Amino acid sequence: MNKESQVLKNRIKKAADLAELGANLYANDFIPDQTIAALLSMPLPAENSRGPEHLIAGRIIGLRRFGKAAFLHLQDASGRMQVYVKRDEVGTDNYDWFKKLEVGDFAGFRGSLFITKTGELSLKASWVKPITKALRPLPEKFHGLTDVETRYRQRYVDLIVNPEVKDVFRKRVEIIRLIRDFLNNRDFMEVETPMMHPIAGGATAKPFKTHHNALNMDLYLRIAPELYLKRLLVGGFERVFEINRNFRNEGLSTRHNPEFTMCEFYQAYATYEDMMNLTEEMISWISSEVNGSMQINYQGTEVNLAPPWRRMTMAQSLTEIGGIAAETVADDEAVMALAKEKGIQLEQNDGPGKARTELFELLVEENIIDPTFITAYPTEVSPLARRNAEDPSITDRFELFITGREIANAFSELNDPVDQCRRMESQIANRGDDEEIFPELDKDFIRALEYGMPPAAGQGIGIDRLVMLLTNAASIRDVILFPHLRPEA
RNA sequence: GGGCCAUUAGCUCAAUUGGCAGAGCAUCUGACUCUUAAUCAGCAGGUUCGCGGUUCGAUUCCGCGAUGGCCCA
Repeated sequence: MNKESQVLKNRIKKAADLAELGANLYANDFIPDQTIAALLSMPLPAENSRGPEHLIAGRIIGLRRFGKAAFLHLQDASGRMQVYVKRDEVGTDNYDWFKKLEVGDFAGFRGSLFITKTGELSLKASWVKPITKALRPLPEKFHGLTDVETRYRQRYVDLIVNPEVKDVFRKRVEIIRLIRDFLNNRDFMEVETPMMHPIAGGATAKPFKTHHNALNMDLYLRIAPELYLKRLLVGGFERVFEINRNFRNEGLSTRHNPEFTMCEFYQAYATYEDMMNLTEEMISWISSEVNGSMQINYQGTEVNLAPPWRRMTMAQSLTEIGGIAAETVADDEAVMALAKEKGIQLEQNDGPGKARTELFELLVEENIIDPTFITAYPTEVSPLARRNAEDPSITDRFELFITGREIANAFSELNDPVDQCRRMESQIANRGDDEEIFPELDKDFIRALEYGMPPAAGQGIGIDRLVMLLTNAASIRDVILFPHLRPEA
């Protein structure tokens, strides 16, 4: 065991002292009858009269002692308030207990409301009860905990001392609840599909592999729920959605965590155009609900989420935002040549559709600030999307970009089993050296389509990125309670 | 995967050209019955991320490694 710091030793000593005085260091028989927030909103007793007594419990987060009296701040889930503890009010024996309490400990207080000379609504304690001893000290009160690594690794400490962190995660929960409400109100049914897949499908990404011992078979953590949700369309559910984790075995960055939360929803007899309308309605409404406005500031940039949102084809965006001549964009050979000129590495089987998409990511994506639907994605990069009726080289698909980032991806679903099978086989053939991507053809999915899937549109929204946008978070780690980190050194 | 930056007391940070490793807060001892970064007096607290190297001497310079941050792919 490591040599304990002096601070820890002192706290352990205090705990022993407190136990010797007869206090239970880990009591669970104190039941508060008020939250701090509720108590703070109660009417004050009349001047010079003592109001009713209340019981509150929480963590001591600040303490100022004056010998035979002390002020402290107590924090519970609802907020924080000041408590005044005076020896003459609580009695000598109880005050001896109190003298052993310190910042970080949980304690319960009985007392009545009063206002201090400096005007702060506080509780005047008539009784103090130690509830849980904290053996480790809290970070320093003025600067708090700012070390980013410690904040992520010890999120529990971050949450104790940085109240704004709690607000971000409360807002995250609220955003997810609003998405549920929005979809439930439109007759979508929330379902749960497998997180462990025999074949990793529904997206182009490296999966995590795991193993089932009893069945002696490898399984993949899912990279997308898409193929299972479409099976449900085949089964006759016409509006389904799922909010849950996807796992991708790729790099980490301020915008990528190996596990991330995705909301996917599918609607029969709808097209990608219906999805655009639904999306702008949903996201602008959520912003109004959680931020009180459709005008938000993201990292110093004003963003207007009020519908209608700009819509343009990928080809248009390459010209209007990317500055590439329309004739070049339209010409397959010219666009391939331009991609090479820009240093884009195209694989042997990559065609002009891939080149346009890469050029889009290079020249256009980061320049889209206000919400914009980019439509008409090349069929080449859209293996699950329905071909456009007039131009089979593009699909009825869009991606939504806000502040230079992809927020959503949606399309009219391909429901022709023959075309679907051919396109999946083509993806497998063109996967290059990486056999982990598109490991094999999902024959059961093709079989499902052969039973007939109604025409439908589907969409995926990256919840973490949406929460980043709506909480003004610079890093995805600021909106994930326990972001993935390497093992502690 | 590549580049840059960071890592020093529980927390937040200093340390001159390579020359005794410091401060504030927290802790500890004492005083203090309306403070809120309480105040006052005093004490204590270090594997300077790790392993090597250069040097009379390394927190400082060099190499390798670890973790994190930012940027790029």
